[in-house]
Amino acid sequence: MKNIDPEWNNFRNIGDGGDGFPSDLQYSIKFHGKNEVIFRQGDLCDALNILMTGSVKTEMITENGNLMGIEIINAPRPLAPAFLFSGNNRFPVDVTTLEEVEVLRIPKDEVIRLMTAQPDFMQQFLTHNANRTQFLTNRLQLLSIKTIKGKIAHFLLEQAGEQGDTFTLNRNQTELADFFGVARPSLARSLSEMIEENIIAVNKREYSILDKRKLRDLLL
Amino acid sequence: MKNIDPEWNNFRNIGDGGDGFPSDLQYSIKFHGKNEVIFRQGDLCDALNILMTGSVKTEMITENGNLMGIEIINAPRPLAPAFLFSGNNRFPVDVTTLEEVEVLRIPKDEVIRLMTAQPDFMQQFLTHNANRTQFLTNRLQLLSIKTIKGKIAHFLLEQAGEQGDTFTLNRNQTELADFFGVARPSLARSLSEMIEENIIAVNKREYSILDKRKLRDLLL
DNA sequence: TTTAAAGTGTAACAGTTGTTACAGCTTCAA
DNA sequence: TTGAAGCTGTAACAACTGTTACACTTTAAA
Repeated sequence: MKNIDPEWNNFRNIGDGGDGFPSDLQYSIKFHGKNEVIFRQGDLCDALNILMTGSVKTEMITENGNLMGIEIINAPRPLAPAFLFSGNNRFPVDVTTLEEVEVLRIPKDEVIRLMTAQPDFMQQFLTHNANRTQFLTNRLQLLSIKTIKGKIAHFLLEQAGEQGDTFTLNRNQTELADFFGVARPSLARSLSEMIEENIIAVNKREYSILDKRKLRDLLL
Repeated sequence: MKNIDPEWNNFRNIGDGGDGFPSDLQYSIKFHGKNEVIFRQGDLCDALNILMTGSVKTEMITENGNLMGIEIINAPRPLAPAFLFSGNNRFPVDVTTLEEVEVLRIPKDEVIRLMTAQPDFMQQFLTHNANRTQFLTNRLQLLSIKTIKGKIAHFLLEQAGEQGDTFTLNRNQTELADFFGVARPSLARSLSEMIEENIIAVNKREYSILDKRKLRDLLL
């Protein structure tokens, strides 16, 4: 899930002139403090916002009031660029800063101009949105697994594919439960049972897959 | 959810020459019969496929083997265009024909050429993908609601927003259960209870909202 | 019209998850 | 070192959903 995006660092050169950007490109830069909500679910999205420095957290509020953790975004990356061109162009999630951040803002019309003038930028934009779609599809798949053990199995097998059979997560149990959209004690119970059956081993945030076959069986 | 996409009918003129398409554009057309699986989850996606006539059904097979109905697609519309540019460019879903169909296929390189040459096409492509993303976000939101009554409430309130408080669905109860990702008898039970409490009324596929306040309370 | 297939209403029961509560363990800062 | 706050393990119970089965109704084809 990391580094699937092309670099957006070239935007650091904006305004320097002679770097491929139209010299008359209109844009602005905004600064925000820590733990600030910079976009809310439903906010109008009429410009391309690129997170230049810092990190933010996007979270969707489900209609039953629960938080449903989606993603942590580190600079440099655009924020919800797909929605810039959608029919109902409003932010789908809340965006909260995790530290001090710097956001570059380019109006929609300028984005279109930039895209037609610069095919590389267009490709980058397309690829980024494609990867976002894939991310959402993946989340959808995870959520469509009904049992908690099934979610755990799906998630761990995915991690094992990228890394070895032993790996460290950057989430604690509470955050993992949120990620799965389940209650924390329920997740703990399922994990306990899987440890008891010698399918996995867990030490703090380090997870080991002991029996990949049994883990796959949990997906059935 | 209907008619959110721009028209793709202009592709009917392809090959006529003098209609804006490059005269040397490479493409091919394929025909398929009814109930044929034309793309499978995981298939490589190296061309833009546009459904020109007929209709197809996309369904995702969750890892526990259940079907999870996603969407019915009517011509003219592209099939999974976002994945053309994604890092792992593979189909996220199975695509099954509902009738005889005609599919226009344009290789990826040609799509890029077409897009830079024709800004209108680019905009159309961007908007389409943006709306797809919004669709997925909406599905994600629906799935993240835990209770069946909550899902029903969310869905009916959404319908009521677009239409009046009485409307007809194009799904039967079984398909609605698939759409929600729940068991059919469970859905029937929840509907029965909501009818019993005079929150809604149902006659075949016609649904009426009788008490919008109580319906909203189900989202809490 | 008849008949098979599809769709719907309902019930009993099993299985999984959520809720709540509490104790022990870590971590981090004063 | 010592709190205090956060994280984890666990248990009992409630709530909800899934499974299976069957009768009934509707639809569509012969």
